[in-house]
Amino acid sequence: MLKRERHEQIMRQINLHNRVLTTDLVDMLQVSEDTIRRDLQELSESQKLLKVHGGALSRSYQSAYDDNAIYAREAKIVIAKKTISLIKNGMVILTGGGTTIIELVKQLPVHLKATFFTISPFVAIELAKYDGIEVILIGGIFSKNSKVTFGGHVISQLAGINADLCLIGTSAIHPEYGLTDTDWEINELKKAMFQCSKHVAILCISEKLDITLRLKVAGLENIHHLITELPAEEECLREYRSRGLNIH
Amino acid sequence: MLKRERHEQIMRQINLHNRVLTTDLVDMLQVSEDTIRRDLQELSESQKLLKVHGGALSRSYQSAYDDNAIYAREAKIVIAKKTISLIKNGMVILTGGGTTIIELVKQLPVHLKATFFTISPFVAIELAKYDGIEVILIGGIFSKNSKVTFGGHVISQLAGINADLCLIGTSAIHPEYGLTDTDWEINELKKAMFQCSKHVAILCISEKLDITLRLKVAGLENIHHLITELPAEEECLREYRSRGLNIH
DNA sequence: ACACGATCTGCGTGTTTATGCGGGAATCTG
DNA sequence: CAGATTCCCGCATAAACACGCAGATCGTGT
Repeated sequence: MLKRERHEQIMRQINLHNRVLTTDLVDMLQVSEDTIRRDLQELSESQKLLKVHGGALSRSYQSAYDDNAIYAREAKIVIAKKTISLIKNGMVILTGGGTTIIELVKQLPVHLKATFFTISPFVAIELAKYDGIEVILIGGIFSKNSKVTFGGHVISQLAGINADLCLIGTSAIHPEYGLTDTDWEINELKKAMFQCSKHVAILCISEKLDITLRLKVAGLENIHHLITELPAEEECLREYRSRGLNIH
Repeated sequence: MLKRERHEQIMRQINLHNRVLTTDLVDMLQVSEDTIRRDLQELSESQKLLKVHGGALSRSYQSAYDDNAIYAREAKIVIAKKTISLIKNGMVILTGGGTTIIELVKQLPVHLKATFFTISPFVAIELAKYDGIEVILIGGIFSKNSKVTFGGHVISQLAGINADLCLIGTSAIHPEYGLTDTDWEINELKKAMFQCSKHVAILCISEKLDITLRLKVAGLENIHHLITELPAEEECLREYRSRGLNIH
């Protein structure tokens, strides 16, 4: 068994189960523990997976609880500040939910006059602190997981909206496969949000770049702006720029 | 189960319910109490959650309302407990907003199966912590004062709802003049809510009894239950009972 | 063909980490 | 204040890990 083959096998397991145990790999690939350990070491160094005591985890799947981590918050504030340059007085803006969007709302200029449509109660509550902003909460079934409203009712209401800009956080983006996620209902929702907006901006911390999940939301051709905490000229964003996105 | 996985599971629970019990985690993750305790210890040290006796709490959203700042909280808890006797499995319930209703939601039985329509994002967020409850948030313009959705869009959606019970807090109630309030838009909203519900229950702390404000919402004949923190036989409730309300 | 270096692999050894258990302290609840 | 629960501390153990070394393999240049 060649090293490259092992690496592929390991990554296949990671993509399939989001986790893998060192001992299982020893058994599966018929090599010594040390070899597996060295493999995981290398894959970890090249950011392909997350090495932990006892095995390894998918890098995309760790997202859930990084939200409160300080470094991620810092990154999100940077993203928020960049995003503000897209927002002008008088705009009609449609937003999703998530901590990145919340952080954006907290950074908005105090005297902004705009209309915000949102599917997230948390975002609505935060937006309501600004006098100049009209907040419209789109109603529907409230998702216990994503903490946003969803379902057919939301989608049919979206059809009646014509927004200048759609701001949305994301779980995974990839130059080739575009936006992907894990929840079918939420995906349909995002598609509908994209359709009723003139421009779409994706807010995305860098660790979610170059990752794919199971379900496709939209190709990059439907997205106009990509906003990360990295400098726009960063190498790992090159692929995205060459596909026509505005990188901030 | 890898340590890191456990940490993610724990954080998922925290993000979902804002709280978690050590014993539940022991049961859920199938490890010893000490291990859970050590996990919580670590997550607490890295500021991911707030460790407390018996479990842990979310660090970020310790409820949008500050528990201790709620006026007459004890009274509202009494009201909540009385109200629960009106709620049965399978019901469709429509609620307004306000701290009294929030307190009610917090006291609901864990295994209740019901459908709740609400115009308050805060109430929706609180309701979402119950697995057995389906939460539907009615969308519309978000009022910066009352923290509920309102406007024509809300009223037209209410017309399509047929609820078993409408639960609503109040600013003022009087034996003769009925329910009164100060905000015309919110009044229209409450009228619409009453119309689409078979029964209406008013949750009301005693100091708001026998008071009138400028605008009339509804006469007592439209109300079926009056719930206060006082014993039902209290003298000052006699007038209300004689007008046909169920006093709790 | 052969020597050489680079890479890969497995083994032995000692270290670190993770976990469960017991007993006593601290805290909660009625 | 008394009983129950929860917490904390030290210890024991097994698993996982890091490191150095040596043998195997392979490609390359002479």
